[in-house]
Amino acid sequence: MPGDTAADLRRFTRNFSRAAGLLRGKLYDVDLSLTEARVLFEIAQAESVTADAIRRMLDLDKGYVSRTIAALQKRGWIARHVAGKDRRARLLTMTVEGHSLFSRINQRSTDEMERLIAHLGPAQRSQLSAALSVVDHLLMPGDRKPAITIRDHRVGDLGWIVHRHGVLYAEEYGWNIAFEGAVAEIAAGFIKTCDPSGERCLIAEIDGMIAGSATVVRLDDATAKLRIVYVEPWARGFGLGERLVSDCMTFARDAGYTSMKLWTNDVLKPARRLYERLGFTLVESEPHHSFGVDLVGEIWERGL
Amino acid sequence: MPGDTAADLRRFTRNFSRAAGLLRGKLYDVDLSLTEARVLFEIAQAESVTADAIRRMLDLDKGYVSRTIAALQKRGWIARHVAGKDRRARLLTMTVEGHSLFSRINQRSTDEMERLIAHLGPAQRSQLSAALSVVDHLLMPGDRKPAITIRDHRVGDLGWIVHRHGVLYAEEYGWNIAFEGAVAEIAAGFIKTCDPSGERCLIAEIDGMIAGSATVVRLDDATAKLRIVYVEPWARGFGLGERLVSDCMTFARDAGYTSMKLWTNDVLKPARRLYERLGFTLVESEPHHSFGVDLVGEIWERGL
DNA sequence: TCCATATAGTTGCTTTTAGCAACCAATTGG
DNA sequence: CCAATTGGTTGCTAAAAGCAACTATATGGA
Repeated sequence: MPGDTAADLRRFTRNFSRAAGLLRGKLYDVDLSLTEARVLFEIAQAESVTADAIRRMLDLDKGYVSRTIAALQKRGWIARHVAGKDRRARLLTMTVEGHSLFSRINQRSTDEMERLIAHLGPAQRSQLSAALSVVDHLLMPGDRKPAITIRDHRVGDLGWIVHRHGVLYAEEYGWNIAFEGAVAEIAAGFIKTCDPSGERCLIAEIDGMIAGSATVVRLDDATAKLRIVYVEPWARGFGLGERLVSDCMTFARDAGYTSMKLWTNDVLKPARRLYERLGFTLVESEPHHSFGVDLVGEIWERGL
Repeated sequence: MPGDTAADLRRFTRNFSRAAGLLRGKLYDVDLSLTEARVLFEIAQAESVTADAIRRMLDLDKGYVSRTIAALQKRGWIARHVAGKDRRARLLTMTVEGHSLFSRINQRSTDEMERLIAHLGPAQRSQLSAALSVVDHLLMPGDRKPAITIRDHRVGDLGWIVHRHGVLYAEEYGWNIAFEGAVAEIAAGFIKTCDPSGERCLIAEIDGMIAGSATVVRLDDATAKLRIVYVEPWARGFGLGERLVSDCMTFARDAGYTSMKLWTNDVLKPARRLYERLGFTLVESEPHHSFGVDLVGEIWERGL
């Protein structure tokens, strides 16, 4: 019972804000209030933005924003130009001094973070980065468009795939640990006998987090076999599955195979739809009892 | 190249505080300033605390704290008693109304967090919890004593173990992916043929995160074999390895084995020290080339 | 076309938040 | 037993931030 995630998050928020010094009101080097710094940040980020946009983004009173902006301008960090179109609005841009100040603040802030993680070794740092990215994604989806990459597997990926298959299929379909064992066997076999000229494991990443995978292995000289295709629930809807499988098909075609087969089960509806869409056809179907449940295994195939 | 962790942390801090609404000055349900809420929180946590302690914890002006406390008392949420010993200091305690208010605030805050994660499924939630816990541990070590538990494996654990072995041994010793394959094979075998009366996989958790594991399998009727023992770098120094292995020894003894063997490599110094400490002796040693490096394999044994 | 309404921004005024400094009262260490 | 320290209170002030009234421009119908 790992407990309630909302409560975890609340506890984390409290600890984290204390640790990261979020509640400190001043940047103690530069004479800027927190709000001034936030406004400056928005201007720096947006490159060119109106006061009202800042008001909306930071949820502040417009009078206060107006004054803050006036102060920043007076100190020479930002400039106001009347926008060509709407002569009420002023576009805010940073001056050279503003940029220099901003990068100084950035540097100082990064230094402070560096101090916070000074005691961590490189392995722990990358663990931290990964964890931050996980939290980031789960908490703020769609904040920015996700960077999708497809790459070859590397150390750790196959184990991760085994782990995720075990967990996901248990959650979604109630399969027992035998399925995880089966995937582990496939992974072990793939690592041991992988022939890069005709076999390959592709990993899809979204912003550095593994979001899915697909593997091609040799069945015989003419036939490639597609195995352990999956997409994380949080990564569905980006067309990742399609991309992974079609990349596998391209690889298989280039490797000289003339057809591709795969084994799946009838309960995996989204997967079946995917294969249908990509031109696979059901060639064989047989009931079996595996992974603690009754299933109908299916073999699908298509020419390359 | 995942880039600079300090910068990641900074970016995260900014996004997170916006998402979690940390910069909002008010609890908008109750008429409490953020500082009042923090003071109330400290009093609720500590059960009985002095104003000066709060001042130190929250790093506030003592005059301000004094006024804040007076206001909280006036509103009937806290009470001040002169402590028996020092008649200057007043111990602050919550009243019944204070507790009720506090739990209402807590509830609301948890609700808000719940809203933040409303779109997440159970798998993602546990992923989030785990990631938060990682960040928590890495950033605020020793804040509170970690809750260590040892439990049997469940779905997903073996895959996780494969993953972590692959990554850790690559990082720490430069072993290649063949090692991950070997662990995957062990995991697959364990799942397939595990006999619970004489075989077992123990998982150590620290605050719900997997921190290490150890597995006992049957070598022959008299001999148990210890396999894939590991402890996460961030979890070292808690005596976890010792606890895992000695739990395995206890299990093996109870299962009727009379001795325990294990295979390791001479480069794994901390592991060797652990086995020595627990009464194992080196019985065999042989050079081999595996996992991309030259190694000396060792078999250790002890009676049970 | 023109006017009611909305929007971007400014300014005067006020409240809230928080710190400083002087102070009182109890405590403690020579 | 008294000087220095500590826990806490209070008066005063400064900064932070919101409210409301205002100007100037823009816009969407009748």
